[in-house]
Amino acid sequence: MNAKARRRTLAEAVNGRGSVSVNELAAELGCSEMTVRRDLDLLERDGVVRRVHGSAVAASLRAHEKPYAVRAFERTEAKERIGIAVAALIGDGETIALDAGTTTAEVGRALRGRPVTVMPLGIRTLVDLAYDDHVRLIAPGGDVRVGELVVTGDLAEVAFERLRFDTFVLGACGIDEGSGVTTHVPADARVKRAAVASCGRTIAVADWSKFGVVAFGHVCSLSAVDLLVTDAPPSATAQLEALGLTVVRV
Amino acid sequence: MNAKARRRTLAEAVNGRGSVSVNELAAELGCSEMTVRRDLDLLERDGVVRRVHGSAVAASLRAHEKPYAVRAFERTEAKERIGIAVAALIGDGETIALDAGTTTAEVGRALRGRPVTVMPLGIRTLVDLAYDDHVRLIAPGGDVRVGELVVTGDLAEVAFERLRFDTFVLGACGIDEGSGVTTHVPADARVKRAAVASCGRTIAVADWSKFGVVAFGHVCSLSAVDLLVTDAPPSATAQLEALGLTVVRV
DNA sequence: ACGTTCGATCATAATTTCTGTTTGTTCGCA
DNA sequence: TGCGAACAAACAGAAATTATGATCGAACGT
Repeated sequence: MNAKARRRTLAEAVNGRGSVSVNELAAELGCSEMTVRRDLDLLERDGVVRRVHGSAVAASLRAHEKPYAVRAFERTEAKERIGIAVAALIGDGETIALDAGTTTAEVGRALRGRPVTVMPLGIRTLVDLAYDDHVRLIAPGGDVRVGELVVTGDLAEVAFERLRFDTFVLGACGIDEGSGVTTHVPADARVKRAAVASCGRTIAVADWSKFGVVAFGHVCSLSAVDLLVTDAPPSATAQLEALGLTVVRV
Repeated sequence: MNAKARRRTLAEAVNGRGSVSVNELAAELGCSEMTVRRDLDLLERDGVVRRVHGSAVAASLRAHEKPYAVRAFERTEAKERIGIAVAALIGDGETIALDAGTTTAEVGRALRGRPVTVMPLGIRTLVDLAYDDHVRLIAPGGDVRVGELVVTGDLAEVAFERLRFDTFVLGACGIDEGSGVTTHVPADARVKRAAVASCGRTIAVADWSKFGVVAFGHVCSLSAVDLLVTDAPPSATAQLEALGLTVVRV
């Protein structure tokens, strides 16, 4: 399990400092340069860093959205708690549309073994739940965006025309008092908007790091959200609650 | 790699003889009973065998459709050849609907790296192609049938209303002169029929073992198929060719 | 109630994955 | 074009993972 920890340290060093040389990394981690190179190759394949001759640079220097593999390592504990809390809010027999993303993936995990109907917008969660005997799974149609493995487009919206889910679990790239819920990719925003409009209630999930962030694509205003589940402290959620939003803190 | 071989032998012994006791299997395979039990547990989880106290019985004694894990080990070499042949029939830039099944899964594998648009009806192939940079992937909507991981239902048919694929690669449980193309699950037959009707051309794939088989659900007559790719010998395909079906032998 | 089968646990064995060294090649810079 | 650093491939030893068989108390079926 040391290899994983090392790669994580490595990713943090590179993305934290922007650019670090291979021999520098090897010295810091106390391993050979060959190992660093191999690790960097792996991380590059996952889009976490970028290689240049002699060193590695952060992949997300100016990127709007960090790659999934990067986000999957961030704030994992908070996301897990949020996932469990959302699952607790969902009753047996409910039908649920589950947004794509690292936080909603935790919701999917927490729903395993529950007698519910789930349509995940992310392929990863679809596969996660595929072998579960209790969950009734519905696949969403649509274009699969590589990397994220999220479905978008016309076909994805059709599902929300045809099916009326009880609950939509909405993931967000940004939650802001003024701009409401936003996401990096406008095409995703379209699908999310269709979901919010079609589903009975919308539960938004967002860890604290999303607060005050305004991303490119606007999804909906906060008034369209019925419930926000987050790990943010009272001081951060007070403003939102003042706007009438119900907040569940984990 | 010995463990896999042993499990395969074990599966063949059980499914071949219908029922074998644990100690008998342990003696035959030259390993401990504990190992046999563990193997049987794994095979049972995959639906290959069924456990009873003291022995294992074939899971598919009277089952209409063998589980995916069983079929995946059968006639693999023929399926692979068929997959490559079908991929060769498909031009760059084409849009393809890809049926679920073990044979069509090979077609998907053979399409990796090709600049084509693919919508696989099976989740396994969807995931197989998910990390391919060249293939443009479209996910089909619909209910996910556990075990097979194939999508069915209304939503799956919607995709064929909205999108016009150049080619449908049709997998079959049975190919028969009189009954045409048949499949075990009627719900699947509905989707396949919608696909045949919507796509520009239909390429059917079927290894020799499917010949003369008539399954429960009727998909279409042979006249609806433009091309049949198979490993069957000329003697087996002569009748079909006499009916006007174009056959590609691999 | 009896003998058999089972599943959990553990120590050992087999296998896979990981890692550092070596070697020769490629790359970037002057 | 030539130099030094960075690189990739190959290999061998190390580390981690997985598979295996033995043992024992519990569960099972007759």
